[in-house]
Amino acid sequence: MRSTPKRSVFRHVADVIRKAIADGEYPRGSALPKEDELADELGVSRATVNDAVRVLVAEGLVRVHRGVGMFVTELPPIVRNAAARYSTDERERGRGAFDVEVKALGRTSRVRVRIERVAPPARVAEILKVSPNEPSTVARIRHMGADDIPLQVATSYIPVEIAAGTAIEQEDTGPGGIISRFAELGHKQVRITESVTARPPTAEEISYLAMTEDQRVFEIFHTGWTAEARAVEVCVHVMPTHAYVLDYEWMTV
Amino acid sequence: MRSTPKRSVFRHVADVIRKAIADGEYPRGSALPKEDELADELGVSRATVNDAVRVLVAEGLVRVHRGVGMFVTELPPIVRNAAARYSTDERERGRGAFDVEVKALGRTSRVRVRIERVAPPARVAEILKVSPNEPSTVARIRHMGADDIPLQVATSYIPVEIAAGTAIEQEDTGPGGIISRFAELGHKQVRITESVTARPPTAEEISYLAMTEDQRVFEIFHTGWTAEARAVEVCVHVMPTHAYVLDYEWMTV
DNA sequence: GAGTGGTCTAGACCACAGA
DNA sequence: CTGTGGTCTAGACCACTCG
Repeated sequence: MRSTPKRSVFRHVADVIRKAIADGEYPRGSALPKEDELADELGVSRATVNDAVRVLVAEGLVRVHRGVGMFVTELPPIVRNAAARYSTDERERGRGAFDVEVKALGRTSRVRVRIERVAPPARVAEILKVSPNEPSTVARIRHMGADDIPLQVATSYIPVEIAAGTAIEQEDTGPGGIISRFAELGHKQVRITESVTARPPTAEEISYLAMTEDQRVFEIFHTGWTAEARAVEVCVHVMPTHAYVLDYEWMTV
Repeated sequence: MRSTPKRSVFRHVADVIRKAIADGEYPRGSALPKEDELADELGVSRATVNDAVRVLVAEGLVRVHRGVGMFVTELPPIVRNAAARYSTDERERGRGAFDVEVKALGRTSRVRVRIERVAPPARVAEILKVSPNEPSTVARIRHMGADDIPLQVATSYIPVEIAAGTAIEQEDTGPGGIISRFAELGHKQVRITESVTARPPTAEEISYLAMTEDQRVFEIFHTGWTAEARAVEVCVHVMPTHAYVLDYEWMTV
């Protein structure tokens, strides 16, 4: 094949399918031909088609229902605006930031909240200056999605000392959300830091977020600081990289 | 094998090698055994070992020199602090932010700068409000690395109208860097926005950054805004996800 | 040319979903 | 039970590096 200069066959097959999707031949949500058919059409073995599909799945462009078929991913990326999420202004307009982001895609947000008292991960314990060996934090574990598509798991850790008996321990944190509660409790968050990495998902995340091992998640390590430079909340956000664009904004000093 | 509940063999092999690396059996920079040897030792086919290695390479944990061997990646991730990079404070201390970040790893930074007048990409043209069809911008293309390890390609686009004949068109932009030149020219950047995605590298990036198709890059779309809300600089940063941690910081409003 | 990794095929078997 | 994708093997061939 003169048209494949140095590119391996399976990557070429991936290119062909990717282009067909981009050209609208297979619209969002539609099924791709079976592996056997693609193998025949393209004159390669099924194993090679499988390799090609693995590439597309890793990119988040294709989703596979084992035993059923292969489908084009239905959802475009969500834009997460970090600064706006925490601005007092936006928050007071009503629902949460995630809800707004999902609505922007014409979908309905689904959020499931679980609250526990837990021993925090070592890194969290260190930042919050609490014990990693006792249930020294309240964890708010949120599973978020658009309709039936899981999109994010976010776990907030708050020192029990601060959260005990307050609305922070309730599912519904009330108007203005958790940030407003912190302010009322004398722990107004004035400075935010976030640390972003891209890494393979854990087994748990693969299951919750309907991912494969070849895909990647953003892990956002979010910390809220008071004027006294005390860390009062750490939130770990995990979401598929292919489902998100992360926006940041700040003023220069 | 009772020890592999549902996990496929090649992922299990990847786990074994990953653990051996984590345990220090193969230190940073050292060679792994040949695929044949690993296949023999573990009682699997070479193709399966190859699949496993592909997983580790995608994670950035292993690097392959074709025809030579497989090696453990030598460099831990670099921390890029977005806010500090652009704070007047830090910049005036001397060398650039990248230099500081690389020194933190005990390495020497290498930067190669190329300056051209180019027609900007459509998205850049739109933000800067210049023509995408003429050489309406000065492009500062920087290839950065630590010693001989390539780490980042950053391309700044500045409207010719602003940059023409100034130090911005020079390789060495002088004390305080390009940001100081903008200020002197009456285009002080007071607000920064960054948009982060993780995506497969382009063919060019694979070559420049010594990557494989299965790895991912962060693409940071950086824009500098003046007090008059005019975008005066767009910089596109591209770096391997496994080589970077992205830090952000801002004050709540 | 020898050695190493990268890919491909054919065929086989397994896992999972749905009729 | 059938059909779909996921993986594995053995063997083959190719590409790249180094001596």
